[in-house]
Amino acid sequence: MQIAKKYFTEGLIQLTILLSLIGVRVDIDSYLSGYYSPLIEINLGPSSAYTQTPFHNLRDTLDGYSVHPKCPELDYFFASRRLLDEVRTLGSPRFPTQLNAWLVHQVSAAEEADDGPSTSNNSDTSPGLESRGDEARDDSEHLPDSGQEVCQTTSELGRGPCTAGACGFLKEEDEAKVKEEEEPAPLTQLAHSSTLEQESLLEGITALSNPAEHHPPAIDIENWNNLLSLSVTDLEELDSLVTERLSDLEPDITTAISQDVSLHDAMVTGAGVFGVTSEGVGSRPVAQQQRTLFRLESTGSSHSDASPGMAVGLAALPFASVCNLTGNVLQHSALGGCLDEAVFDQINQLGLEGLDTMDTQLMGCLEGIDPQVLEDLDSDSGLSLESSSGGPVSPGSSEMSSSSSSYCEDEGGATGYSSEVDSLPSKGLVDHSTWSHIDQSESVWHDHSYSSPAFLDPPSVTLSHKGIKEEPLSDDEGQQFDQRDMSRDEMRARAMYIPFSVLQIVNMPVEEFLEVLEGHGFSPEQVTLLRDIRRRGKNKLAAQNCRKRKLDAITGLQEEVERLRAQRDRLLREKQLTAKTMGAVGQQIKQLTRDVLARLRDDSGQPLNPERFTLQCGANGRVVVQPVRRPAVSTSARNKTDKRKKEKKQ
DNA sequence: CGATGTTGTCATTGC
DNA sequence: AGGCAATGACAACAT
Repeated sequence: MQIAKKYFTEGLIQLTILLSLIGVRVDIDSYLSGYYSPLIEINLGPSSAYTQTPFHNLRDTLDGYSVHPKCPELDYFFASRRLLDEVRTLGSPRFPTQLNAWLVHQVSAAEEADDGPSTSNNSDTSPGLESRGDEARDDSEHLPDSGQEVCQTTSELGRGPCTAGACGFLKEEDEAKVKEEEEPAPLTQLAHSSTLEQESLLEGITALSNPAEHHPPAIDIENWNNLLSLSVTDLEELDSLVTERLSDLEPDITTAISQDVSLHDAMVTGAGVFGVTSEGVGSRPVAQQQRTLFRLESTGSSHSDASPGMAVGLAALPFASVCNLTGNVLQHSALGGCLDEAVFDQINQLGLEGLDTMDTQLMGCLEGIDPQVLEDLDSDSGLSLESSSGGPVSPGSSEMSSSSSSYCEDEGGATGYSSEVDSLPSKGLVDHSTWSHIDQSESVWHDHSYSSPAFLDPPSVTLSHKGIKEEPLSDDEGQQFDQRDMSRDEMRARAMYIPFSVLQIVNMPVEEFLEVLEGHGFSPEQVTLLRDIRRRGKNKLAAQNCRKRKLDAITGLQEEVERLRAQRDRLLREKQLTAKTMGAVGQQIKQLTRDVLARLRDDSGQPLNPERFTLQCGANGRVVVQPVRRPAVSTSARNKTDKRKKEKKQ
């Protein structure tokens, strides 16, 4: 299944390239960055699962070694960067900045929040690209100042169908600033990535005729602005900066850009309307409610101050754009069934944070995907039961809303139960009554599992490995697969009426866990089960980390073997070359000696016999003729040795 | 149907 | 002393 995932990611990248060729901008980069953002947290998290990961990441990134086959996400990441870099190096004029693309994202997201998944509207009759382009044109026409002028401008800027110049720059600037503020101490690779983005930003500003490099969709920027509380003033400064840059350019271009700026501003103001992000206005009450609920139970001392919204938004928002794309395109392509785990992680985030508005959108994105394929996608998930594959239907992920944002299962080991989980005041620990109320009466968190009636009934335990896998399905399907897809511990917990998910049990700090054990009036059997679940969950992660480390070690050793083998071959070649050189030099010396001796005469006037004389070069540089020492000594020695051998035989 | 790979789990050890 | 990570070993299941 990792192959399928890889195909999907590669395919997504290729799709991005194709879309870029026709002028549609897809921000797979930010998507991947959002997906791999846990890399940043790896260094920060106290969990050993995190501390395990950096070494092979650094090795892979710094030494240029091949990516570990068991770490496909790294492969994806670097492959994506490589491919995107290749695309970007092809030349900017062919990839004009796409106002329409991100505008579609924005509009579709907002509309879908109200009207349901619009991405599937056109998918029946046209591929995603065409439908996307149509939407883009339609959207641009709806806007007051965009439209024909913009298209006319873009025809001059590049071959893209309908482009505008500056909006991408603005967004890129925003993203760069956001990344700077957001990632104070990223890993090397990500830092490099961020640097690349900033460099490209500068390039984009200074070269307007080259406007179409990598531009994250505005949806990311807008939401990141929300997430990071980036002031509108900053955006205005950016706008003014771009406007200055544009002042030297052609009037029509400037016009188009000014229109983009206005659109951008409009989007800035409309971000609150969009409001599905964690820091957004719309979701704020939800987050506060979650926090309140959390504090009802937890002392919260161990929870960090990390903003849940940030983590959620970073993961969710890139997905929104990607989902919009994949939702349309993948329905008609072989890639359609190969959604990455990260997609479902982000689905989970969306379902948590902006469920009211994003639910239908996400479902629309997933409608065209074969559930079987989705199942396959998760089938190789080591933590499929609670984490990565949990997706919107995962009880654990739903309740531990923050886990998915930071969770990257293949990322350097089993990081599913991340420290982020503990640090985020999601629904990590809720009160007994509150929990059941929320999960059963409200489907706010897309908790298909716990919201299903099956939860109250002790499930008929069918302990199969298949049952530990969870698929992102619709509500109905999710309920159908609910019991079957639960892990054994999950089912045990349900059977014992344990009001906590496995994720919660595993990830809660030990202090809180002890408080839970003591403060909920659990029976001894329940306490034992809770401890077992916690132990098994942690051990499961430990085993996954252990195996990953083992594989990394094997890979490292194999690479070392290859390196040493290459070194040995190189040294052997050098040795052979040296021997050849020495032989040639010896022959030259012999010939030179013969020539010299042939010109010399002995006392009787006869030429010196090269067999009997030789030339010796002294330390002082003088060359003297010496008689050749007969191998009498050697022969005598040989005789001696022969005698010794004979004596030994005797 | 056996080989191989994957994953979860248990037991143990050491920190 | 208890928690937990690490890891070998085993079993169940998937491929």
